[in-house]
Amino acid sequence: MSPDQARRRPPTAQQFVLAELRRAITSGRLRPGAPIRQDALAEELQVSRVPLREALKMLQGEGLVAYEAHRGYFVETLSLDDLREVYRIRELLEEEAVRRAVARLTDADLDRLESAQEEVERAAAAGDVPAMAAANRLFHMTLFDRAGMPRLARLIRTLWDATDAYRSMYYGDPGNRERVVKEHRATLDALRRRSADEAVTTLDLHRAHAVADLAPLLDPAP
Amino acid sequence: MSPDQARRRPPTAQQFVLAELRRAITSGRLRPGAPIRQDALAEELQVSRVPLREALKMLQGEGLVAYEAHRGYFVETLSLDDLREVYRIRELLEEEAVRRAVARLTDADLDRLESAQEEVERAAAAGDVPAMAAANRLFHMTLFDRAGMPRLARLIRTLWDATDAYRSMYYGDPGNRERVVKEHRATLDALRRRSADEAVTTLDLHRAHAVADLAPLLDPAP
DNA sequence: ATTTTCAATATTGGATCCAAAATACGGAGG
DNA sequence: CCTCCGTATTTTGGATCCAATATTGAAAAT
Repeated sequence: MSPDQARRRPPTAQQFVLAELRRAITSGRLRPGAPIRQDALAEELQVSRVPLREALKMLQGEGLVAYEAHRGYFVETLSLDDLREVYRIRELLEEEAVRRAVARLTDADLDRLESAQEEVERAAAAGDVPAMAAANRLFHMTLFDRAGMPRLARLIRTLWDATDAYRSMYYGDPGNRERVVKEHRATLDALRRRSADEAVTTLDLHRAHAVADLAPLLDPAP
Repeated sequence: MSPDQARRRPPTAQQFVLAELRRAITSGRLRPGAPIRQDALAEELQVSRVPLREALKMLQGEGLVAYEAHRGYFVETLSLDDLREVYRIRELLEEEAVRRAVARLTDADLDRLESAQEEVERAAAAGDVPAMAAANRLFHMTLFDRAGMPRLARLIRTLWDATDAYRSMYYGDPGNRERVVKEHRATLDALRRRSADEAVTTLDLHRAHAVADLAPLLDPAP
């Protein structure tokens, strides 16, 4: 019997490019609305335009970049309405994910959530915004992955990433960081008690606060 | 003032390829699980592999094809669990879409739904499976588009298309076609009465029947 | 001053070519 | 007969080159 069934494949340039682009966009280094110049980016990443374009096509499908034929790719901009819509859809999907996850949560899962949360707290205290964003994402996705619905988890992940460029602004404020920490604690407590209802409620509040705080940062109708 | 604000752009090969590929997969001409040979397909479509690969990357994002590095693209296969998951997610999203749509439905919208339904009935009676699939899709999407949530509508559309290869089998049976027609009628009646609850219920039933009938056609755990 | 035209430039779209990896094949050995 | 191993072939991944389109800028006309 072969030692690893799913054989390790050599990394491809497009995977590297995809990861780099994602970081550049979600971190805000590429600003919303900015055109993406393929030649410049390709040179910066030391690859040709082919894998870059393939990565862009993926990001287009995920809604991170917009595409116009013969004009190229642009970092997607979200209107306030768009933001509200994304969060509303997440509300629908995450409720399902949380309910399923709670029914299957093991103590080991709770330990993983606890350590993710500790990392969130560490990053929040240190004011390390990128680390906080990463840890926060890990916390939520660890939970959602436990639902045993991979497509649902992937959809939530995609919606999550679609607002990452704005999330970074949100974490810039220490007060917001503190509140995120507190709300995670409330969710984690509910999960420990296996209370799906409470977990859903705390997460809904969590999201509502985020929308309320992000709203003023966005143009009313671009 | 210019006559058309959004200027018509020349069509790109990748758009053509994307549409062709979608048809080939959803119609079942490319069977689930089949490898997609880029050279052969490119030659058949009279384009180079570059636009083909970009189209494949989009379809990968939509879940119509699976990708393995250095092995290429394959038409996505759905297990029974996958199918159930897709339909469950649709249930969540479509409920929201229907409720919002009902609140905004105009008489003109109802007329459009009526004519879409008439086309479904014509195709069903004639046993024209592709026409029925197209008309059926139009009926549902016309409704969902009225929700005024473009991202939600796009998600539903994507989930819908992900099972199209199997839907064609389903429509092969005259009895199934008849039932679809009846269930659409029930939904349309509910919409005319502006009863969101009933519309949601009839659509839930509609979906449940489809899953029940498709289940035997799928491998239990591929 | 404003608008229009038209050439020059920049940028994207697509085709071809080469490199790298996986698969298929065939022979040697058990 | 089956397994293992090495080579040939096929297929994908990526780079480069050329064509098509959009953008920019300056000159000319109103």
